[in-house]
Amino acid sequence: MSTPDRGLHGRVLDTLGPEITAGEYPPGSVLRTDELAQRFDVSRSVMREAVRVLESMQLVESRRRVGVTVRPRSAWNVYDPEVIRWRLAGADRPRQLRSLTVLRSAVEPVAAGLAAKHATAEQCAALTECALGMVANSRGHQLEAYLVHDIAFHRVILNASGNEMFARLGDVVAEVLAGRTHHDVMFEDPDPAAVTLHVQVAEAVRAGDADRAERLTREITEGALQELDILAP
Amino acid sequence: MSTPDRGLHGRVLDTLGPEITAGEYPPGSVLRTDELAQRFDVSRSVMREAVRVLESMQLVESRRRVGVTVRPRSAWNVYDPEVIRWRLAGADRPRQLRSLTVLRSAVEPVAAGLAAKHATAEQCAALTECALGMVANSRGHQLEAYLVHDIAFHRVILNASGNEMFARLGDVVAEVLAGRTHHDVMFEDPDPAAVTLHVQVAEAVRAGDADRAERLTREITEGALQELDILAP
DNA sequence: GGGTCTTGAATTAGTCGTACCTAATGGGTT
DNA sequence: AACCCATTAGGTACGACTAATTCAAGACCC
Repeated sequence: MSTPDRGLHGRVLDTLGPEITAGEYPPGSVLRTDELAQRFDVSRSVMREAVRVLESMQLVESRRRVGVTVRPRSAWNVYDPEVIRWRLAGADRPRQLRSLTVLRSAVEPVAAGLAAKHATAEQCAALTECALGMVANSRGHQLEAYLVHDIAFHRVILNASGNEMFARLGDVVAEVLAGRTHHDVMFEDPDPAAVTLHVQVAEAVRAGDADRAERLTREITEGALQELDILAP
Repeated sequence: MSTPDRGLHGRVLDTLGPEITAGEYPPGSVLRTDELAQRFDVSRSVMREAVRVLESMQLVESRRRVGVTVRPRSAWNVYDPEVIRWRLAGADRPRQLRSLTVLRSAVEPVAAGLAAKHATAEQCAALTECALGMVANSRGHQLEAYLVHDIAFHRVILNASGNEMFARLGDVVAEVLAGRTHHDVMFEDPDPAAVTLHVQVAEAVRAGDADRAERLTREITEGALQELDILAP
């Protein structure tokens, strides 16, 4: 999807990464480079490159005479998009989804407030367009079209905040929203109240009303949190 | 500091990483693996491992027949602790410090609210202890001792929130706080109002008053933001 | 003549295999 | 208990080959 071909070492990571993040190797487990190279039928050089990447993600630690040991969750670079994708694809999905939704509830309201102050005319226009798209697809089980606009909406907000750390969470929010539509329950049309809130946020940002934009966005993310509690109390 | 010896490839990263994040190579610049290997006097294998790590941080992109091209800032994994350290150490420091402080202002209040609900007795005790330590060192230019307790305080809050994404920001907050004391202006004793707020947050968490803990922490982070505006408007 | 398409040579990263070095470990000796 | 040494697995280096992609020269069509 995001990185189609990173060479052989990427192919290795595509299976080894998810295995580790899924907890198949408990913390402290030791993997031998040679064995892994054999298992994936690649040279040691390629395997070493893969290990280096896992190491930079703090998933493993490589030590002489002992091997490649799996590190505890608490050490993982949980903000690495690759790690997030792996965890979302595996058994850790519910836990990960909850963590990310809580993160959203902290970040997005503040981002919306900043967006109200910093958004350009183009960004305001894009925001309104997204909100209208959401309205247009809010009825009649057009979930996919709705999702596209929903993702775009939140992405614009995060970008318009003018903060690079917020902007970088665009992909994360996209994953969470997509996950909610695709994997979790969302058979019905989206909550009309949520749709309205998005429209109002677009208005507030356009009007430069930071407080209002923040408050309204907080209502949106609160809704997302409550949704989680309903699914898994 | 954090990773003393990662081998030769780590040595290479220690100088190449900061160079890239400092913007010494503008986006689109091409680096050749062979030239880099020569420059750092390492084998191609080692240089390749280093490039793989930079690639996983989205700092560069490696393509055949073209070389290793530097990616635009917008692509960087700005949450990677390594990248954050590099940027804080270089010319990008002010920009990075501002981004991180804004991030703090979004995350910490919510984390404090959650901490009020989830903190264990040990965590409450640690929190109170930290707050007392801050009070004890708030006068008489004992900035270092104050800093230690300040960092510990915020770390406990983030951990006690029970959210792994928040917990992982402990190091970031520590860097920001340390930076404020060491590099930026902070000749005088800390603001008494801030000290009081920390004590009150500890109380609120202990009492399980989430709203109050969140509001008070928001005051703390607002203060940090205003501090930035005073330094660089 | 201007423009497009084809082809092939040059270039650079990708992969592999081997040989050797280094350090941490664990056991055996004094 | 202190020390030493063989073992082991990662660390580094090098050389050969592969494969993809760019770029330019030449053929071709309008």
